[in-house]
Amino acid sequence: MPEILEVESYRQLAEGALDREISGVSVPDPHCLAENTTTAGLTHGLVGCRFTVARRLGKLLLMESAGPTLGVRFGMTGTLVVDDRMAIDRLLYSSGHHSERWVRFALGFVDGGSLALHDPRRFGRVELDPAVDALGPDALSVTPAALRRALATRISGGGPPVKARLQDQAHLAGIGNLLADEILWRAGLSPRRRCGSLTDAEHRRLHRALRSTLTDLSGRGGSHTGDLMAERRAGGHCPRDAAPLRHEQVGGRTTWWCPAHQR
DNA sequence: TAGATTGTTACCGT
DNA sequence: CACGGTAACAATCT
Repeated sequence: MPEILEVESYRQLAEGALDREISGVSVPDPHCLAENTTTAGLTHGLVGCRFTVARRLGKLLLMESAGPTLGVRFGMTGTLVVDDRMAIDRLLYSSGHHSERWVRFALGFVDGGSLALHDPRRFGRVELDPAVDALGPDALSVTPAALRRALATRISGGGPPVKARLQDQAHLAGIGNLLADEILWRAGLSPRRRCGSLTDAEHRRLHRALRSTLTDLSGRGGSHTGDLMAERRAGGHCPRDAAPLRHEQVGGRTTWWCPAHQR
C-alpha cells in the first residue's frame, strides 16, 4: 500500500484526529515500536496531549503535538485507521479485510474515538520524535532543479541506475517500486540508465513524468493504478506500443519496463 | 506449493 | 565514501 500517495491519503485521514485529547495508548504488538520508542514513553509523552498538525515527509507520517511528535512508517502493508475508518485503498491485505488482529498500535481519545495502525505484515513502525534530516526532498513538491540534484552523482561511469536513485529515500522521499516503474515508463527512460548519463532533455522529461504520475494516480486512487500496472505480469505488453515487457531486478526490486520505448 | 509482494536496514564487496 | 548485491525481517495471497 504505502508509497507517497497512500501515505498522503493517510495524512488527510489523520487530520480527523487533530485537536482531540489523547486518553490512552495501546500497543498490542510491541514489535512495531522503533528502537528508541517504548509503550511507557508513548504513554507518558502523549496521554493528555492533542495533535496540532498532521504532516508527511515522503512515506513518513508525522503527527505533531505541543509535546512530542508521533512518527508512523507503514512498511509494505500498513494502513491508518481513524475512528474505525480506513483511507481509500484496494490493496493486498486491505480489500475488505479489517481484522482486529492486525492492529499493532492504537491511541484512544477522550471522546471515545481512536487512531490505529493496521499492518498484517508487520514492517510498519511507530516512533516518538523521529529524525527527519536523513530524507531527501519530498517527491510531491520536488522542483526540476531539486530533482536534478537528487539524481546527481560524482561516480565515474555514470553512478547508480536511475531507478535505484529514484527510490533512495535519502535522495528523494516518497517514491517506491510501483511508482518508479510507472514514472520511468512515462518518461521513456530505461530503469537501468545511469544517473550521470541523463541529458538535460531527459531530466525535464523525468520531472514531467514524475508530476503527471503523481497527479494522475492520486486521482485514480493510488500507486497501484498506473497504466503499467495491469501488464506487470508474465506475458505483459507495453500499453503504449504493445512490445513485450521485460522484467529484471534493478536496484534490488522487481522491475518491469518496455525495451522498445524506454531507452 | 513455490513464488511473489507497494519497505527498510545491515552487512559485505568493489 | 558511494554504490551494488544480498539477506533479513514477516505474513499473506496467487
